[in-house]
Amino acid sequence: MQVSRIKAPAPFDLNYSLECGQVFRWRKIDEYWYRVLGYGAVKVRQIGGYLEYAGSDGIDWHGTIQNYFRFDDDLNPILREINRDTFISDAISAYRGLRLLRQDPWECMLSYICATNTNIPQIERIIDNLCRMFGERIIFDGKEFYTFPSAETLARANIASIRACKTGYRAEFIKATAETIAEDASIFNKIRYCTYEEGREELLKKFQQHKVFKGIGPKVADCVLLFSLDKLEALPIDVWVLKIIVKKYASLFEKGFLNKIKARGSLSFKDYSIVSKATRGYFGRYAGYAQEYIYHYARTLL
DNA sequence: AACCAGGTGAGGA
DNA sequence: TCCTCACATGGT
Repeated sequence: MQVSRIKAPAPFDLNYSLECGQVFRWRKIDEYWYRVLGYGAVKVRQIGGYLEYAGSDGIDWHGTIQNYFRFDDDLNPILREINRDTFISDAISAYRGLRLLRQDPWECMLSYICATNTNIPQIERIIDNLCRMFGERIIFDGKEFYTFPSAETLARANIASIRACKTGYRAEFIKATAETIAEDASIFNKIRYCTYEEGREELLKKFQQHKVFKGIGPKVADCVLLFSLDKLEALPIDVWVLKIIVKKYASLFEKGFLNKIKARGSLSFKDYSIVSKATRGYFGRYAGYAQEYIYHYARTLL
């Protein structure tokens, strides 16, 4: 197998980027990380400032990898811009080189629908089950992989077989969202060229008009916008990030508001918007990067 | 046995 | 319009 290498822009850390919880389907086997990407499977490993890779035939892996790992992001200026206090500074120091990835929007959307009210090991299990049940098998480097199921496939699937993948109550959301995207996937292209606010509106239209995407609330929408549609100011607020915001960034909020959201476990739609706006205002246009550093730091080193 | 985990939708106040 | 609570699943 032909192994190629690509110069990674500094700073870059492959392990941090793949282990920080933004993406669910990489498998580490020996020295390499493996995954289905686009129309084939690929393996990558970092050697110093280079990324070594080999993948299925007939695919422009060089371009695919540049794009997927966001090698177009000039990370040092971004980190300088979000480095507003000692807490985030510690997170950046701990995980410098962590890059956001440019994921496929459909896979990202469905993955984060599956990621509600559960934990990462179980998310990985659910998604793997869906891929095994509904994806196509690929053999690469003597190993077995499955493509992520298309929206069309899941739109045709019956609820019982989706439930068999341990999706629980999310099965209906998965099918409904698949039907919506199978009918018209142009929303992703549309949003990519929108502002963050416009994209968010688009994904959350159900809160104004009819239901468009079931299973997508403000948090999942932010994940899709940040991880797959280039909205780097999107700042997904999950239970971990909320804990940090309440503890370390309390000064951004009125005392009464803070006590109110502390008293309750999760955020209402409105409160989410308030917390999001204040925190994005604080970190600026690359707030999504701040979020990912904080999230990973809070979960691993705090 | 309760509570938690990358939250959201339905239904009632 | 806003708030409350159920929701599948598996681990602690």
